[in-house]
Amino acid sequence: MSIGLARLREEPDRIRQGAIDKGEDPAIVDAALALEGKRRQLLGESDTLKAERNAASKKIGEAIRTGAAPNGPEVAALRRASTEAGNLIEKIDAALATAEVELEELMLRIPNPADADVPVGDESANQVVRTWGEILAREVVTDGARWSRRPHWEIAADLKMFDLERGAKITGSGFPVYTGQGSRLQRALIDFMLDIHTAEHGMTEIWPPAMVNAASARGTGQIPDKEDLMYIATRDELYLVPTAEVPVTNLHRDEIFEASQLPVRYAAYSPCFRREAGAAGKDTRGILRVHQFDKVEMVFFEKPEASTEALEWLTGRAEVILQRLGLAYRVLLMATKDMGFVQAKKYDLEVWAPGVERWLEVSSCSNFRDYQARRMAIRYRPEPGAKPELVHTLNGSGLALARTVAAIMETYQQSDGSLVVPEALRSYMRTDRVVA
RNA sequence: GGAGAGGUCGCCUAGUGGCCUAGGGCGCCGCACUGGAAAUGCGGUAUAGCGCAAGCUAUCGAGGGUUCAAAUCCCUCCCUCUCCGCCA
Repeated sequence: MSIGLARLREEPDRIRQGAIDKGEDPAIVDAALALEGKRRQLLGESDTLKAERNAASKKIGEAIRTGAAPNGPEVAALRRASTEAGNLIEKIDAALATAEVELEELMLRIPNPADADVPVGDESANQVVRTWGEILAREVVTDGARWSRRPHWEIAADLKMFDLERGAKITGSGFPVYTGQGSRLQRALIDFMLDIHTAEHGMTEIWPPAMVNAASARGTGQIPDKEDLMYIATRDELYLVPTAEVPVTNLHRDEIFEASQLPVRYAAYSPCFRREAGAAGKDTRGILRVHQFDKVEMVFFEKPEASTEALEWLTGRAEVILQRLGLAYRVLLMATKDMGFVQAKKYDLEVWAPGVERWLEVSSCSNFRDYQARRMAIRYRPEPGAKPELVHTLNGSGLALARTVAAIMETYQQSDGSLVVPEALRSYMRTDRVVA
């Protein structure tokens, strides 16, 4: 259940249109509406019968207490009435349970309607909101000499910064081994990003488990929808996290915040594991698409009225990282059919990698509004003593490492084959240059 | 992994089949008393669903079972604590 039955009843048209805009079948909305009516009817019948049964049982207790024989005719009659109600309840509850399961399945297939300012359409409707930095050309002239920027895997091989072949040997393809200064660069980036998000952006640092249980995987919607994308330890029913979003958002599952606690803003490092099923053959060179990578993720819990602005701020905090690293990037506002099922609004950050001459997605910043919060029952009390309401959740990478590393290598490579360390990372790397 | 003890309302705790519609304490909120406060007194204080409402229903770690009736009895599982074993 993600959209909320009350909202389904109140504004079916908006939800129907939202489904159409995202390329989903709007007929599901009507089917859900019909089932919801049936559910309420059955629930009413069941509740009435339960009230009758409870009253009858109570009478039996009273009768025995006031001296009636427990096996006498008076008690037997009452018992019969209660049993009859009980049998009927059993039948109605079975029908109700079926209706609820079906309804829940339908509700899970209704997407979160996109915000009004999101462009309607597929990939081609995505909007470039802004671009930052100099988009470097592959061909360069330095001191009169022509040379071409190389892709990151060639640089890494020369400077011994990662080793894909040995990664494939010890684990499998798509599991890079970072070595020497490459390994240090990983540490440096994680440290650097967390330092900025905590010290400058005021977020609370989280170091979450890399595996979660089924309830958590269900909470953020990894199962059942995206089960193919995850590595699963079946023996223990644990799931390797595809992003820190999963454990960190689940931190507050089934919890109620006080209004004074919000916003709650986390920055979390975690390794990320993705099977990338069906993606074989795409982006196979280098570290652009791997099964294990590292990422610092930002996760926000906000009051509903603050979430629109929070998404802009969140996106800006991811941009700060790219700016400090001196990497050229652009911000895309994703169109309805390209943004995902659960997002209400989403920005993608793409960094320019001049060696492969491509924009690489390094961050995806989304506002889920109350969709995710409903699924996980994450609420807050607007006023002390008031009825709890759903919070709004947001998250965004800040940033994903592998592609950022590729962009750094390709942006900062020199004609002599060495790598200049971005200024922001020098204190972390304890050097300003990586040489062979 | 083995043995034991537990899991009840925000927290602590009572509760061993029907008077539990879950009692008490702490905390919190309101009111009274006060010049103001403390202390004291009175009242309130979970979540969800359904209903115009009065109210009804569900939830005592989770799920199943026994019963007219389950916090209470039975089964399975999860978690916490103590001790032992193993271990970075």
